[in-house]
Amino acid sequence: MSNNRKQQAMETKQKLLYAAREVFFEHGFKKATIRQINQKAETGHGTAYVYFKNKEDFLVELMLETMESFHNIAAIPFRPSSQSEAHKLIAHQVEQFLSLALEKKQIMKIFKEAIGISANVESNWQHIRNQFIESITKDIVYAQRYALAHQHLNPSITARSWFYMNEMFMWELVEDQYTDDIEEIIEHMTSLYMNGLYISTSHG
Amino acid sequence: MSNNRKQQAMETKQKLLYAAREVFFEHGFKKATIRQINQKAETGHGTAYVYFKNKEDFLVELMLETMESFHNIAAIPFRPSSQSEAHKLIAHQVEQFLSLALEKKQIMKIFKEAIGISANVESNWQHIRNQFIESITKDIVYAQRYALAHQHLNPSITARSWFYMNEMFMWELVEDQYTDDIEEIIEHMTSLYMNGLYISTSHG
DNA sequence: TATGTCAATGACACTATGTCATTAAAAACT
DNA sequence: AGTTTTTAATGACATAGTGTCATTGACATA
Repeated sequence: MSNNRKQQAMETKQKLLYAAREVFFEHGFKKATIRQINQKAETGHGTAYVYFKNKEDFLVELMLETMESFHNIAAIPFRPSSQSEAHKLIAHQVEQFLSLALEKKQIMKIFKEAIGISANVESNWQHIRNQFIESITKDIVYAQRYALAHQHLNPSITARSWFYMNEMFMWELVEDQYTDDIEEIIEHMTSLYMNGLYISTSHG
Repeated sequence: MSNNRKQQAMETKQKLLYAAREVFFEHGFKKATIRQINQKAETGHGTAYVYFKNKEDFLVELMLETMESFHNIAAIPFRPSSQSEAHKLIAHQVEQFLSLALEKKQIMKIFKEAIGISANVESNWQHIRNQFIESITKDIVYAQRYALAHQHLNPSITARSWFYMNEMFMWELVEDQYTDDIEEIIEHMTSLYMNGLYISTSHG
């Protein structure tokens, strides 16, 4: 049986992946080198190239699981029958989104760094982005159909506005840029999204 | 007089800067090399290093003027005395912001690419970001004082939400990602920011 | 025991960066 | 005018990383 052979190969690959993870966490994506990964995995220089095309390839593999989780959050159903229910559902989705990012903070930090460096990684994130935007667009159409939301707003543009603000706060949290309470951010964003900043007098 | 000497040096530096610009536009920031810049400028390999520390340094210099323009837009005064005036001022600032980015589209594209690659360039952009956020925060405090805006919203969080959505649309435009009309984006964002997506019933 | 397979390897070719001693031409000095 | 000083410009060199591929050797199979 060649089962042992394949088992061995799998183990080497895992050893490399684990080493890559460590090297990325230690030095960041940019400074990490294939040399360092091979060194930490105690494999020869050529070995990394047997299993991975390049540095990006390591990260893409390391991100798979997290990507899947984001995808699941994008797919959370949205069928509110009232404003307050809508508010709860929206706040809940934001909470899931930000919590996931915080939970996977380390790898998200690396991911963010890599988005700017690797076109491959960037397109992976763009994919997640699109899933959220499409899903939010549908939610808005739903809210408009049931007269919960203003009809005059373009769902796609509105969805993008909303997602972008979420995304940027998410990166803020990942990078520890501000020290606001997450709950406060969630409530503020949701409230702004639903009611706006200005006191309503009449609509045009 | 050493004026000729300095004149000569200045010319060489300008020649290099111009060459860098061309190389960046042609190959993008990441793929561009110092070699290519020297080649295009018809200077020896060491010459680039006389005037610039590294590749980043070229871009930072090329961005100075654009940074200044962003700074000016961040500083646009905001003293509305009514909701509709606020709307106009806000829409105008957005329009200036997006128009500037479009006008400097080529260099903004390079800049965006470099933000992900160079810590130096990233901190430059973070600086612009902070200027906008601080300025918007003040605007919100002003609107709240004059009872135009809801008191319960945290100005800093709200300012960040608003700026982030602007920033992301700006990058969309720079990267030609969507084909919406700019006017439509401006109107939608401003409207969303001021009135929210949901039809107001009562506020809590 | 012999043979084929394939995981693993490291030398090699290539490309890029950044440094520095050297060059040569202009500026300053006598 | 001749000598010295300054300095802009240079390219060889040291260093470091990437990716390839012919080779190796241990294991599986006949």
